[in-house]
Amino acid sequence: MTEPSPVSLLRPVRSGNAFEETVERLLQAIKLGVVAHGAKMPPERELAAQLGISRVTLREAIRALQESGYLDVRRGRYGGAFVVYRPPDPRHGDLRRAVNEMGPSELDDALTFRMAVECGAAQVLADRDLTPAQSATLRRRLADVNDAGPSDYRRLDTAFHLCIAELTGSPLLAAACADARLRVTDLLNAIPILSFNIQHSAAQHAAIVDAILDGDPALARQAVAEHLEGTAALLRGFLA
Amino acid sequence: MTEPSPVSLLRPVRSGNAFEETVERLLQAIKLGVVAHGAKMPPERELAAQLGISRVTLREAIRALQESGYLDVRRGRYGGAFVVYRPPDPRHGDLRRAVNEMGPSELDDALTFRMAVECGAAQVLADRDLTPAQSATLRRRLADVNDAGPSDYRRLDTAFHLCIAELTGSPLLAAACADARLRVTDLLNAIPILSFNIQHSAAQHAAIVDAILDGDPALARQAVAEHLEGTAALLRGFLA
DNA sequence: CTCCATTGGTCTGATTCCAGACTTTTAGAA
DNA sequence: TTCTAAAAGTCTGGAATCAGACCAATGGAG
Repeated sequence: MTEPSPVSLLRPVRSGNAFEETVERLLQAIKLGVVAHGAKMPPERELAAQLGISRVTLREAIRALQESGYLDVRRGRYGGAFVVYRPPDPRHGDLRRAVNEMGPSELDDALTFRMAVECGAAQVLADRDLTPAQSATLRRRLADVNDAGPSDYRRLDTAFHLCIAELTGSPLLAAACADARLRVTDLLNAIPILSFNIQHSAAQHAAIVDAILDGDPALARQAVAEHLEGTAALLRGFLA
Repeated sequence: MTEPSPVSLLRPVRSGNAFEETVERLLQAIKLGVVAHGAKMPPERELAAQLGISRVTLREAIRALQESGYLDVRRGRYGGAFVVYRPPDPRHGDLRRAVNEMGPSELDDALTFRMAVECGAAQVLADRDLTPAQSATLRRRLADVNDAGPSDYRRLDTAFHLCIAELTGSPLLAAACADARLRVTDLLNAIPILSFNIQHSAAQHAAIVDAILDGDPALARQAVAEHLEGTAALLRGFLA
């Protein structure tokens, strides 16, 4: 018998500091467009409860984001924390810089993880009988991306991808896919949105939806794999 | 444009209490056999560092496990925390009880998550060119399970499954698979180990390994799906 | 037998994080 | 104009957690 591998199940229990974690989370929610530009974040008390932290800690995080110009906080009734941030148009060199800010191993980790969980989610969903409402939601998200203007494209693309995981009804899986997406957000945001790429993606998105609605797990998995492989190859190409 | 879904990206930042989380982790490491019966856990200082918590908190967790009879702690040089726990042989009714202790939605979540990440991992791995060493490791783990006695079966089965994720080289993916496995450990431990099931599993394990080594992602994905579907169906059948 | 490296056991002060009560501001409703 | 509800802002005391220094036991090496 061989050593059964010292499985790194003894990985960190807590990711780190609650404050920093919270800032990161909120920032990602903003960058991913979970809360759109101009929209209001949930009230502090509610948000603190959702994030499982105290209001004090949440407020520190919000203040940090306010001071960095991501949020505009207004008090009084109908007040709240409003998203002010707009993703800047990527400029030449941004992508290379973004890719290299992340180490090669970290990039590889993120891309591999994303490939696995998103393919897994698509496969699982294709294996289910979707209710008409679920099918409609999926088609709706697809249409949303296709109708999106440049400023909304990333946000709706994200919503489409996460929608697949969420429709499986598994919070764990949805969280994993959200996490996977998080880890590449900054990179995706640094890729210029070219109409050629959008059309290519649109075709792939359609293929994914078709495979899922047809109940073909193998095809769904393959469609997602091909879709993600494009991005992955592009990013890996920028590694110094 | 539809609401882009209030993606629950605003899920809890911290899983809860550091102490409880740590107890849970160590317990799973013991139940999963990451640290075998009679073996020593890493020294407190080292373990605390790995888990990213303070020694104080770790010690509280260790004491809890000691008082529950899972660990035997000895001081002095060559001392340490030794695993004393042995999984009890499952008795009739244990499985039904275990399944119903977990809510139906939680069970479904865990099974769906596991299906997605393990299929994803196998697919990713099959898409890679494995080094001879990696192929050997995979074959080794397969052989280990096949040679296992009843008392070691679960542990080596776990090692085999996790090995696939770990060979992808993605810590995130490995962690996700470990997490997925954790959530069904208690259930698996309540299933009697029957020679019929073992033989069935052995054939499926072999199919998985073959598909991976052949570099056939579609087949690998399908083989894992079939393997897990068996367990999933069995467990779902016990839902009250 | 003595020494000593390694490991668990204990203590202390600082920091983070929390729960909850209370205050202030604000925009709309009455 | 006044009142009110909903929101952010403030304060306090306590619990959880940490970092690090120090103590105590133990078993092998010399």
